[in-house]
Amino acid sequence: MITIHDVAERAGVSIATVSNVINKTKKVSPATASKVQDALKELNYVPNSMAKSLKTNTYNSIGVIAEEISSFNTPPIIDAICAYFDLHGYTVTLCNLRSYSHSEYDTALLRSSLNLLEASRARGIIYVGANSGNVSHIRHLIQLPVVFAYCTASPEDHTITYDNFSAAKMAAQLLVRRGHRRIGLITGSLDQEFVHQRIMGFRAAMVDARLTLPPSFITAGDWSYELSYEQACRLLSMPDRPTAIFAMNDPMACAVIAAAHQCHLRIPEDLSVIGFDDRSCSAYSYPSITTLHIPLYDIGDLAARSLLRMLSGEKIDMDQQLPCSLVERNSVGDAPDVPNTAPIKNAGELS
Amino acid sequence: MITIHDVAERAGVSIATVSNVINKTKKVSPATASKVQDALKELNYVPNSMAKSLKTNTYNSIGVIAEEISSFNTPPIIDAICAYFDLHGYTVTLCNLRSYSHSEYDTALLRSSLNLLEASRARGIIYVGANSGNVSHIRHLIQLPVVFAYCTASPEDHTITYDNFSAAKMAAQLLVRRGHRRIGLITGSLDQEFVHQRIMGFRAAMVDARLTLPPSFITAGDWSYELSYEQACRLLSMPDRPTAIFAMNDPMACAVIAAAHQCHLRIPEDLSVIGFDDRSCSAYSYPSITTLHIPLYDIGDLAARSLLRMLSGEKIDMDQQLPCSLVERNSVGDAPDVPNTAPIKNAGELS
DNA sequence: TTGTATGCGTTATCAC
DNA sequence: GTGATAACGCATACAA
Repeated sequence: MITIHDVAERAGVSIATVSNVINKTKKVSPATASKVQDALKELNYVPNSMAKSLKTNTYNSIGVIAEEISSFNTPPIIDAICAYFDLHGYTVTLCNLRSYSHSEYDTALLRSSLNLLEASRARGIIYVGANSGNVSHIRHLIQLPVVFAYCTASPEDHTITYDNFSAAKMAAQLLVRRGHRRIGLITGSLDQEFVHQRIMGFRAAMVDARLTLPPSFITAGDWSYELSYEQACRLLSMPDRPTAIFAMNDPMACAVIAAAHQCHLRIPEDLSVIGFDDRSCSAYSYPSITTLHIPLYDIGDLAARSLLRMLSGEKIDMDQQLPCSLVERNSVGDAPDVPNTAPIKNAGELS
Repeated sequence: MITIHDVAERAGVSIATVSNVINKTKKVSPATASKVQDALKELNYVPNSMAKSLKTNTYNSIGVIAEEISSFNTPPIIDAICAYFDLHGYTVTLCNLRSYSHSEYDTALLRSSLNLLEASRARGIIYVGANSGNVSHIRHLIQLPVVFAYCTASPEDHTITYDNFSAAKMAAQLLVRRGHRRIGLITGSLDQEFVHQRIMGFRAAMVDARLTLPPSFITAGDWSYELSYEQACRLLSMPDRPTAIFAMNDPMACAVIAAAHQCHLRIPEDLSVIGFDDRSCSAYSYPSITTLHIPLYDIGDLAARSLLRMLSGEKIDMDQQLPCSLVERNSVGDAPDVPNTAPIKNAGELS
């Protein structure tokens, strides 16, 4: 590799002069400056940023720890992070925890990632969750300044999430506005707190509309297509079946659509369905699914922005929540007049 | 930040001794060793890997340049790359070109990413394409050892791709096996070479089966859902319509399904459809879509493996192609007996 | 077994 | 305006 000494020799000057023309840190006569510039080009010199960091004690990399890069939420967040740090001259080092590959949270992998990041003198870390869950159990392992994106931690941590309550409320309100009075709910795993926030948002809209939510209409899912399919079949075969179903993610909403097909229910004429996440499957489904868009890119952008402000000593809000937005497509329609007389066959048979 | 001097002082030894116990490079008496270990713990010392790299002239980071991290193919590839390099003690620096955000290829962003990588003495680069296309136009910008994943470059470059010809052939063969004789094809953009490879694979299967592919049955798409929908409507309203359609990606296959619904054609009873990519929308569609799985994780893994072997001087194959695999789901059935009498209505109306 | 001293590629301080 | 030279944190050859 070619060093500053090489170009100094080539240009017939000292390394100090070379350094000065590169960094414009002192006045250099035009004549010598151009000699140096020539040598720079000819030798194709690229400064060793590690030596520079070592000398100046200014490190400019940040670490991104992703719980699962293949989760739908992660790429847009990382995208935004990269865009922001590119602009600000930081290098991003990526670590993937691959939490979907392990039955339980792999602390060892996190530890080694953290070690790597500390050894390379990362200024700070953005921890990108994969399921909006709480990660306070691993919080103590992280020494570096950190902001948590798409997950929650302790109250004294910087977290960037989205407003689950309002989003779920919007979903229910849309359904109510379309005349639905019997609305089913297929939730995600109840052991995650944000699921309860969504339930509360949903309930709030129902209360506002003076509607009741029969206990049998709220079914606990586990985010999976398969379980959602079963539950939708159960919901749809009830004597007073719901005329609309809110599923807490898009794959589960797709399962509702499949179940509706099995029950010979048309969407949205006989049954309305609304999803969550705005994943691509919601756009490509037939009919396309009305859903809630999570501002993933904005979450990443705000996380990056917040980390940099933290590092420069600014005070920032600990818990920042971004609003979701309703993406209206074709799976929600007006409530049918006599919904419970719709034909129900084969409910329970998987396609 | 705490340095080796701090721990040496704390332990009452020299920095050489500290270095020796850390790296086990020389024998150290148990007594002093434990003193050092204690100091290490107490001070929470973590070595500065930059200083180490500088001294030993051994750099251990590799760069990943992604054309578009939000493209469906990229996360699994990066996942594999991270997994492999984690294991081998390399740090991965991520750069995202965000090519979907720019009307044309942003050379400036690539240049600056390359500069950053060279400055930080990355050993090599994995370039992750976003659309299997050819990237030889930017090849000359890259000085570092590089392997191209999910894209093609020049013959003298290391590329890891997948076998388009065989994959398309498998798709057609499945359809043929199910008795289809009139098979429609909705292609991707014809300006990409691999699309032609797929067409050739498709044709090869047709020829093997002594079937002809009427020119009107092959329609040039642009990968988009919208155009595919229109083309599927056109295909399905032909007097002797195809009984099966092969769309070159899953979103386009979803569009075919939507068009079939509009034409009151049942899938797979009246029409079979097969997609490509095995994206999540194919699994969540109703009916779920038979498609071709691209071994993305394996592509990333092989790319990482190949780069490391390159760096250690081994000779590796320049162009490595991995096979795709058929994922059979519910959108392909036996050819209908009298397909061209199926009712066709509203063809052309977008849902 | 342990310590001293040198240099990796920079920047920065200080003479000249 | 320019050039020696020290120092950043570390590994290591060599001296003790």
